[in-house]
Amino acid sequence: MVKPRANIKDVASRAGVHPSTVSRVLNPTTRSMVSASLAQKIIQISGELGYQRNPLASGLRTQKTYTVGIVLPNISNPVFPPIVRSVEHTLDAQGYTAILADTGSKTRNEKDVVDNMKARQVDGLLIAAARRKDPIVDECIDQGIPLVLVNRTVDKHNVAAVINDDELGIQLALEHLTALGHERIAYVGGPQNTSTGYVRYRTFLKTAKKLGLDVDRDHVANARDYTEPAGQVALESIMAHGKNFTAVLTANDLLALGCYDAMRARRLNCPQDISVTGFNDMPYVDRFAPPLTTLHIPLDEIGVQAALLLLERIAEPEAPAKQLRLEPRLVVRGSTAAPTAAQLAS
Amino acid sequence: MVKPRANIKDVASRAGVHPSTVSRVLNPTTRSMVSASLAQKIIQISGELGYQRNPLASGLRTQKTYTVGIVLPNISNPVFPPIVRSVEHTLDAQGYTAILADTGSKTRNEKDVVDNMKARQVDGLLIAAARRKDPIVDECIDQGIPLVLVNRTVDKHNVAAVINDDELGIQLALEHLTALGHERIAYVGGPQNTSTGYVRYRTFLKTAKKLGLDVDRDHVANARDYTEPAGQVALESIMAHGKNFTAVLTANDLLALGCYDAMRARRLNCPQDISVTGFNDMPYVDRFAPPLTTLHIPLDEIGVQAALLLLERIAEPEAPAKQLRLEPRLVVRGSTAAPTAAQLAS
DNA sequence: TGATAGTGTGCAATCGTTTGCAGAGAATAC
DNA sequence: GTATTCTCTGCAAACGATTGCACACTATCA
Repeated sequence: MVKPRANIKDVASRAGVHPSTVSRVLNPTTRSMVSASLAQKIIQISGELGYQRNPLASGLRTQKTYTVGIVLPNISNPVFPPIVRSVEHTLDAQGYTAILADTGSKTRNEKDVVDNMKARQVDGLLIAAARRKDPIVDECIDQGIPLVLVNRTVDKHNVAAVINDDELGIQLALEHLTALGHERIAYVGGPQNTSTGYVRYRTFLKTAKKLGLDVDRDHVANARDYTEPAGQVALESIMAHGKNFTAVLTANDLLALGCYDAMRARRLNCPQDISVTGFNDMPYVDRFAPPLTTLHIPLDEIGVQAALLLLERIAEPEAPAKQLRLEPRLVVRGSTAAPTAAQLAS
Repeated sequence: MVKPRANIKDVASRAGVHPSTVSRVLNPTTRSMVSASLAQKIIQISGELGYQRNPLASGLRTQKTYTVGIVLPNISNPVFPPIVRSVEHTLDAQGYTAILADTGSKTRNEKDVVDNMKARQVDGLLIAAARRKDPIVDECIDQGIPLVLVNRTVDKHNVAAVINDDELGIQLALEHLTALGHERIAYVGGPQNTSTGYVRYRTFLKTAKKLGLDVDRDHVANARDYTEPAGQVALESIMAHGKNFTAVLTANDLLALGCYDAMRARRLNCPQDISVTGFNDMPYVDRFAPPLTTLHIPLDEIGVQAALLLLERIAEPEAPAKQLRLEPRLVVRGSTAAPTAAQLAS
């Protein structure tokens, strides 16, 4: 049951050289220091012995672990798996390995999670769980740890991020609904301590004004978090004030699903009684009953770009922080329709 | 931009002791070697300095990294996120950190992924991507690396695993269909090089025989992999032989979705024209059109048990390998119904 | 009081790499 | 033929922790 991994000394003694020479050969940067023929021989032997560099030892010495941390609020939110996947693949192609942490549990402190990752000397951090004011993000920046935010950003704008054009998205959705003929439109938003929740909410109000809709404050509710139950509660609270609206625009697909639930509980049909829009176009929403009209965002692309941006920052930590803003695209499906005469008359 | 983490020497010199003493104090096993008062003082100082053990250095010396690798075939398969989540939480509670790898890409070799994890000295491995004959699994066992398989197992049974009672599941589904009155039932299975694909297929044939159904070989197809397109192709190939069956039992929810697609392409309705059952009860299948009748498996529980089992094996690598088999539960939804008179007559 | 056992701490080697420095030898210049 | 530069390789000290061993000291006992 022994597993004697070959180490650099084994390779060295077998090649009749000093370990340092082997190290130099195996390190692209320093390979040119060693004569070609010797290098050749060492590579050969290293291959025969199946030598693999020990990342612990190497990381200890160089302070570089080729490891990055991914911090998610909840990996069960279907938006994240495709992002994680493309992040992981992109990182892997560059020799980096991903450490994963899901902070979405009460028993667990996001700070501890990040501290653990720092202790493990990650070369960089990818955070999808940022809040608008986030001490953890601040701390990372202070400590100079390469950092990229995904999906959500913070109020300060000195931090690298890959996000969506939330304003555009909400505008598209609202214009879609008004184009269908809706005039009384409710809004179910997300937590206001997240950038997405905040921006989408502000944009809804602003755009509604611009379009000349008068928004009843009773028709607006922001959910505690981006979950179905929270969405359901939000729409129910709106309905408690009477339901003289013909459509509800939501800030997130899960909230939209919660709205489906709230409507079903009242035996209302979508879209006949109320049209619903979502945001994210997360996997499988096209198969729901009814298929959800929503804003498509390029999840794979987000992952790839975020990973690349992070690698860039790892290479040049002092470079100014870039923000990438990707454009969402409206996908019209079965959950939205023109209001019926009866609805308009009500 | 310096980040001078306190190390053990800093704590030692501040406390006026030797680093080894600090090490002993901070290590539960050896704490009793140090006098209580001194230990107290060291803990105090270590707290003030915000000292955190450097896992690289510690791992290098002790050969223990408190890290485990999770290998998935495709994290975008909705079955996995809940499992990953509960695994990660369970591990974290014991001080372990998860490294994630998704092998579902052509450009990437599963062996390389596992080799990388071994090189990183993971204390154990959780593999959800095993095939029935899997040299990688064999290798891990040979090398004595603690290993737990999830969801799928291998043919040899000397390996720890948390899986479902696939036989029971298929029996339940088939009995459900026959109880509804179906007699001509098609089967869309999974890849035969996975334990789930193989067992479910064999069980379907066996149970059908026992129930006195005569299974037309043209009504059986095994998909290349557990994906919607593969499921669609499989059902289409069955339909090409004529569609004189009233229900299709599938080995997996994604395959069932593929069947939905194949049916939609032919303008067939589920369940009016054909009933469909799935397997896994992955998140959101209850919201599909129609909601899928399927076998519920306790995803969270699987994750927790797998993590605990792995920790157990890490603690006692030589103990005999346990297999845990969890019972699936049939969840009847809208995709199955009694065949119509017309169907029976056809 | 001196031998003996027991307790608590320090010393130094070690885990596997990397890298600044030194020096041996070859190549070039004069 | 000597001085100088270059090229290549080895040496040894890190990186930050852990741990077997030695030893100083106190407590116990005869």
